[in-house]
Amino acid sequence: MKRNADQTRERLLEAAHYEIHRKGFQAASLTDILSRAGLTKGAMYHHFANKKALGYAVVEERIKLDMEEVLLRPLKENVHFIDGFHQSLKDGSELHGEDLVTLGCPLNNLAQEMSLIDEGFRLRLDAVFRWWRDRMAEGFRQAQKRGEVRREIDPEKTAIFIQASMEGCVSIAKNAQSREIFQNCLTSLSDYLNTLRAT
Amino acid sequence: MKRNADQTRERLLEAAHYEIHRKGFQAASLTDILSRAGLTKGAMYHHFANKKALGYAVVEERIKLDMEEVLLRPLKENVHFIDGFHQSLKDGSELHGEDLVTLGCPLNNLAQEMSLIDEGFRLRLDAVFRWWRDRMAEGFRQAQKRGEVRREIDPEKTAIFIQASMEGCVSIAKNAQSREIFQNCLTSLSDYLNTLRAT
Amino acid sequence: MKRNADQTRERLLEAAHYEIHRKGFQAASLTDILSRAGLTKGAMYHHFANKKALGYAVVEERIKLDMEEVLLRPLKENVHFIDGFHQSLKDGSELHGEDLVTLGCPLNNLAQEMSLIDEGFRLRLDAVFRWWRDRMAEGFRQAQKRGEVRREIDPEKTAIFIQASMEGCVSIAKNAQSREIFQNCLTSLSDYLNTLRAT
Amino acid sequence: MKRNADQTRERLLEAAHYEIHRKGFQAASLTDILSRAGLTKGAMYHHFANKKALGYAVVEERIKLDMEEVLLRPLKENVHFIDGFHQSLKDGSELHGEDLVTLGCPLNNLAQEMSLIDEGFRLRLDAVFRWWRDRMAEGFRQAQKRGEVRREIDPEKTAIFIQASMEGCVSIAKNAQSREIFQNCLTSLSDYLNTLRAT
DNA sequence: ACGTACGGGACTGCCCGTTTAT
DNA sequence: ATAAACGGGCAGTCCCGTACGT
Repeated sequence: MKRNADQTRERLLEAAHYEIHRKGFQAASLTDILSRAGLTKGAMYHHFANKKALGYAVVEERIKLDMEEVLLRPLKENVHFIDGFHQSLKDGSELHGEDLVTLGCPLNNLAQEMSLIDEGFRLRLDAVFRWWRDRMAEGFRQAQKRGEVRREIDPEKTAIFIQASMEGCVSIAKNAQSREIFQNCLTSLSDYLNTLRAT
Repeated sequence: MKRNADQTRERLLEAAHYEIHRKGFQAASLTDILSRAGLTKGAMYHHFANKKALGYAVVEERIKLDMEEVLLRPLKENVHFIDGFHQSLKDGSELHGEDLVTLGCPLNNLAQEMSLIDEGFRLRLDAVFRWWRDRMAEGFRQAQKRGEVRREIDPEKTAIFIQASMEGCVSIAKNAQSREIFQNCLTSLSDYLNTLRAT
Repeated sequence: MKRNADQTRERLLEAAHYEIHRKGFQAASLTDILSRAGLTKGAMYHHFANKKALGYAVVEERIKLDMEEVLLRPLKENVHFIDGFHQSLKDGSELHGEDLVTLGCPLNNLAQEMSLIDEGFRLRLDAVFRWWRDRMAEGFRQAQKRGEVRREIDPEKTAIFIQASMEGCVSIAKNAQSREIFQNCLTSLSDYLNTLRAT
Repeated sequence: MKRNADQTRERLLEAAHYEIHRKGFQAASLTDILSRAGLTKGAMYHHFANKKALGYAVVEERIKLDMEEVLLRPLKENVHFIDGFHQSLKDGSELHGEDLVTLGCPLNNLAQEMSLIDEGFRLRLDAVFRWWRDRMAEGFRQAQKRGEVRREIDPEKTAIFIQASMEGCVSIAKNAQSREIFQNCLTSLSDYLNTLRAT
């Protein structure tokens, strides 16, 4: 048996991410996470101070990367910003739609469950939300400069609203466990995006 | 004493609602709920089969009523639908904004936490969501007939999107614990609503 | 299932006594004690604050009684004190000899293991030792008055020495796991006792 | 560097002896022993197979030597056996009395704690006990030949009883944490020894 | 209709001994 | 010989639910 510390850590994060995404942080038992990772308490205790520290690491090292992947497209500069956004939504829906509808968004799930109970989670999750909003707002600003998006819209406010709508769509669809509702919600979101185009 | 029994039940629901709203269903301990209600286990298990049954009752008898209150305005017929909606958002923000930002939406909080874990919660919460969407969609249909809203929009899809956006705004604001973000998000939502007006 | 609190407590003490006598306090796991008692953590936690409190109770409510039983004989007044003592040693050896040799004396075992580590154990165990010594010294004093025992011996010192010898015999025999050594040691002790007779 | 390796081993034994004497074998943690020795796990596992092997070595290479030191006097042949014994008790009490009362006898402590749980300890400890008894019995035999001790006493049985009494005195005194009790017990033991003198 | 003592169960955190890589 | 990494087991905690009184 090879003892690779980094690999062990990764396996822990992976298993924790999996269980937390499905059951939430509180309902995800260490026992389940550990048995999924094929490890024991000793390994876990060596790499993380406690369950919360493991949860924090999942946010910072896994969920954040998940979000980055999803959000690359609309920022490509050689394509019209709004078109890129449409494509990004379509891609996201096709690639991750199944999980999003059945399990919800890892980021938002955790935020809803934990941000009121634990400030450590709230801050880390908020950092990801803010990073995402800032990237989006910057995209809008660039697009305004290129004349692709209407000048009068406020990039920050618009970014917030889009973020809220996206998370909202996933939330509502997840609770309904309905792919149809998810698609309908995204369609309306696309309609909204079109209202932002420069005329 | 029939009256006393009913009162006891109400106090239980009230206390449970309070604790669940603040800590989530799982983290809300029966002990805390009971001590808040000034009652003991015996009373609780006389009125409810178990903790989950109490939670279900909170959804059906409290949270649903909360939502009804909030959503009366846009359905008043003597006022333009979109204007009514704007006013409703403004009123809701002023009346419940503080709690929405600090604690989040009771309905959405529970949905995020419990719908994946417990089907009983999911169905009851989804019923409230659907009821809300249906009222909204019906409002749009009526408004279309009155010529207040553009004919080409789909009432159901639009209702879904608005619902998603509203919940999303609360979610994002809650995680940021920022009233400013909440207001900015609502502003953008209002802007969106205006794009639905018949020209 | 009858829930009898006192009975539950007794079962806990019984099982704890059994396990502690065999493995010592530290090596006796709560899990084993509980499974032997046919109970779970909840029952234990309800009756005792923690493992130590259970151990204390075993000392005060079980081991002390064990000792009392063993030490009745030499105090009967209608028989010569030294003769009674001989008989008591013989009886004790016959009744409890097996366990004493294989498992040792519950009182002394615990004293050796715990008195240095935990003051709470030391004080409770010392109380039993003192109680035992005082009874014995008193017996000697009475016997002196009756002219059965030599006047010049010091009752307290003699009691200490006899107590030490008895515990020592059990200790040595236990470590050798030898009934023969136990008997030989008791024989010498009897010889010593005879040197105390009034001439 | 052969010398260094030996030194390391000695430091390990020394530190282990110290910790085990104070806390018992089970409660003595390797971590504490190692930090006291100024060494690390690796060093320990280079010299000993595991914690138990270290404990065994402490018995065989340290505790046994401790006992030898204490028991030299009564075997000197140019002095009356009983007188030598008295002197030995007095010396032992003066030299090691403090530690004996506060910490107990290393040999007996370990025996009480471990002999029931681990046969390896029991055998090694018993070997020391037997060696000690055999030397004492031999001393009695020689003394009988020299006419210093009564002919009718059984050297083996008497050795057992004295051993038991000595360990018993230390045990009782340790649990009482009382030097006075220790002295009183030894005084009675001395009285007993005098009954063995040849008349 | 409600209070209270009691009991079952699950989970985290902790510590310790040990092994592997270096 | 070191130190990082790992396996395992146990105590303590907390919470839900039940059984009785009253």
